[in-house]
This record gives sequence, C-alpha cells and structure tokens, in this order.
Amino acid sequence: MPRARLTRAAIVDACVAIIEGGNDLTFARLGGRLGVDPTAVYRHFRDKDELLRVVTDRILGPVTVGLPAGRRATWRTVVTEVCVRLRHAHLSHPRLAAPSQPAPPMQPNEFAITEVLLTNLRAAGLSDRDSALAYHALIELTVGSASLDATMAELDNEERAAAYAAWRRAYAALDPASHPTSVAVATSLYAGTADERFRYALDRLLDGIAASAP
Amino acid sequence: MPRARLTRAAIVDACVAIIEGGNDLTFARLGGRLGVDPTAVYRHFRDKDELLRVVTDRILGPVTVGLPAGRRATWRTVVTEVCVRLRHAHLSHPRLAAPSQPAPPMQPNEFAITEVLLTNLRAAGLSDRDSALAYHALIELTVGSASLDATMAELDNEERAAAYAAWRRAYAALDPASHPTSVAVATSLYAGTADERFRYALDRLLDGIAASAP
DNA sequence: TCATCATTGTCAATAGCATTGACAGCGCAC
DNA sequence: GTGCGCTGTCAATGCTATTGACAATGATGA
Repeated sequence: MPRARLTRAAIVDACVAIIEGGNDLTFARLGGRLGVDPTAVYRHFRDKDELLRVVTDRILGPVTVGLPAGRRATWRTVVTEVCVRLRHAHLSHPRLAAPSQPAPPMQPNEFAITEVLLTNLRAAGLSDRDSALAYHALIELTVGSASLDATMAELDNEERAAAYAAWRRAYAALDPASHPTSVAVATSLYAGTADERFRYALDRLLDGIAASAP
Repeated sequence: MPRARLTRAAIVDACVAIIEGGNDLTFARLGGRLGVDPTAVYRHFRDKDELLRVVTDRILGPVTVGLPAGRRATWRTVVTEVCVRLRHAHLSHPRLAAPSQPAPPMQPNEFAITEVLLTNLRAAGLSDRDSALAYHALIELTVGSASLDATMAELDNEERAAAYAAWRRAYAALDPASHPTSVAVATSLYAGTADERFRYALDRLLDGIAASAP
C-alpha cells in the first residue's frame, strides 16, 4: 500500500525540527530537509494551514501526559499545570505561525486538553455552562498571552532583560503631568519574568472562578 | 516646508481605510489608494513594522475618550469599560496584522490606556507592584483573546453561527469512553457570543484582582 | 503475466509580497 | 542663482505559497 517515500508523520517531524532550529516554516526549507521537491508536500496536506494545524497539535502532545493524579491532585493543581504546560508548549515554538483561517480545534491533543480542563472544572463544582465559560476563559488567557509573549520568547535572556529595561525607562520618562501613575509605577512594569506575570494572571482568574463555584 | 505630497498622517489614514474595507494591508494597495508609487511610503516609515505600530495605535484612539467619570464611576467600571473598548478596537480591525518584531509600546494612545488602567488599579487599593501585575494580566487577557477571536470576527453572523455549531457537533461526536465530559458539556461550548465569553473571563479575573486588594 | 491506473514526486511557471538602489526633480537655504 | 537634501519614480531582487502538466512507480485485476 504505502509506495510513498513521504508520510504525514515524517513531514510533521521535519516541520518540528525546522521551527525548533529557530527557522520559519517554509515549503522550500521543508523540501530541503526532506530531500524532496517542496511541492511534494501538497500530496499529503491540502495547504499550509492544514499542515500548521497538525504541527501545532503535535507540539501539544506533552501537555496532558503524566499529569498529577491521586488525592493530592486538586482540580486547581491540575488546571494550573495544564495551562502552564500549554503556555510553555507555545512559547517553546515561537516561530510556529498561526493558521490564517479559523477552524475547529479538531485535533486529538486539543481534544485531550479540553477533556482534562472540563473534567476538573466540573469537579470544582461548576455547572456545565460555567465549566464551558471557565474553559474558554482559561484558553483565551493562556493561548492569547502566549501569542503576545512569543516574539519576546525568541530573544536570549540578555536581550530580553535589555528590552524590558528600555520599556521601563520609556514609562519613567513620560510627562508626570499627564501620566503621573505610569511614572510612579514604572519600575514595577515588566518586572520579573513573563512566566511570573502569567502566573499572577492565571492565579487571579482561578481565584475568581473558584469563588463563583457554590 | 511641506514640499511633500505624502505625510505620515495621510498614510496612516489610508491604512485605516484599507483595513476597514476588509482588505489586508499591502504596500501595493497603499500606493494605489494614495495615488503614489508604493515604495514612496518608505520615505516616511522605515518598514512595515513601524507603519503597523502607528496604525495600531491610531485605532486605539477612542479607547480612552469619554470614559465614565465622577462618583458613579468605580475603578471596576472604568477598567471594564477600557478593556471592552480595547478588545472592540482590535476586533473591528481583524485584518490589522501584528508587527513581527517585539517593540516597546511607545505610542501615545497605548500610554494613555496604561495610565488609565494603572490609576484605577491603584485606586482599588493595590500596591504599585500588584497594580503592574494586574495591568499586565488585563492586557494579556484582553489583547490576547482579541487576537484569538480576530479571524472569527471577520465572518458574518450566519457563518459564525454555523462554525460554532459545527464545533459543538465535533465535541458531541467524540468517543464518550475517552472524552465523557466533552460530550456531556458539548452543547455549552462556544455557546453565546465571543463577547459574552470574554465578559465572563474579564469578570472572573477582576473578581480575583479585587479579592487580592486589602 | 501483463495492462491499467491511481498515487506521488518533479519541474516549470505564476502571482503576490516587502524591500533596495539608482535616478530625477522640486524647493529651501545660503 | 547655486547647491543640496528631501521625496517620489522606476526597475529589479529574492522570498513566499500554490497550480498544472508530466513521469515514474507500484499495486490491482484479468
């Protein structure tokens, strides 16, 4: 049956290798790495969007494996862990562009993440409707913030620290007459790591979600 | 002095007109609309990223004008209104691509938004450090979720409803053995509007922030 | 065993994209 | 009035995804 030199799995592997090498994903690079004409990929994926969706799901694999379980694993512990891992998966692959067309998250690992989150939110005592709302809230915060932080994640530590320092300086240099609070708070803006800031946001969101449960 | 037919303001106006017309922003289209060679824009902006940053700030203008004030305006009312408007500004211009390189938010309207948010968070009783953290949390949720919702926002109501329905069906059709909760909750996923889902997320986050204030 | 035929890789071509460098003219400063 | 810098024009470059015609490969059916 398989008289093909290329398989979807091999192509996706090559994609992951390319973006983990710090390069943008292009058909030319992909063909080069596979030792194949770039357009051969079109025999296995309809277009780049479809490829991107499968590659994205591929990097989501580790998010749900080996999650804390047993009686020490509260719903909040598990939800936090999944969100942190989900964010990390995206930030580890900042060059992975988002598909240009909206599509249902019909991939296996996406489904697995949804299942884990919904299950733990219901375990927290939320209704079906509130579980769904809380799920959407967590995804929007986690994936949304990851997409905002992605470009910075590409920089090395020195560059990133320098950028943050420059931003703080910009706030401090504002006119105190029109921007008094920004000037006063300047040294606290973009302080710490992006992970710490995300953790604060996630904790406050989970505080609010927990408080809304009966 | 003005021996130029083109000005930065005129170029930015044209950009806004293009994206509000439902088109992607390209130099070719921009030149066409301005009646000028596309490359003339390079005399006023270093590259597309710089242009994008200024255009983005331009659409943020309405976010801070005419905000509720006086004694009926609690900090939470103002913060909510700013976030809702900020989200709306982004969703009204879904074709506005994000700059590819990270850069300080050094634009006037961005600074104005920051000032309003920080001022109201301090008014809520938060410390400088917590005000900054809460500010970052609000921005990540608001702008991040807007970027996730942007592609869907382009569809008209019918198409969007059809897409959501298809997604719900996909969850309902999962194997109940491996995804019991997803199947059970399927009808609540992607229910209502994206604005309502954002509102839930924002309310829970603000609940958590408010609870952390002394 | 041989003919058939879909699958799959190759190749050449296309259209769109941002960006650059050489050039030309206009108008201000001296 | 002379020079020079600012600004628009034009042609060209290199990268991108995508398509259609072609060819080889190998499984299938008689």
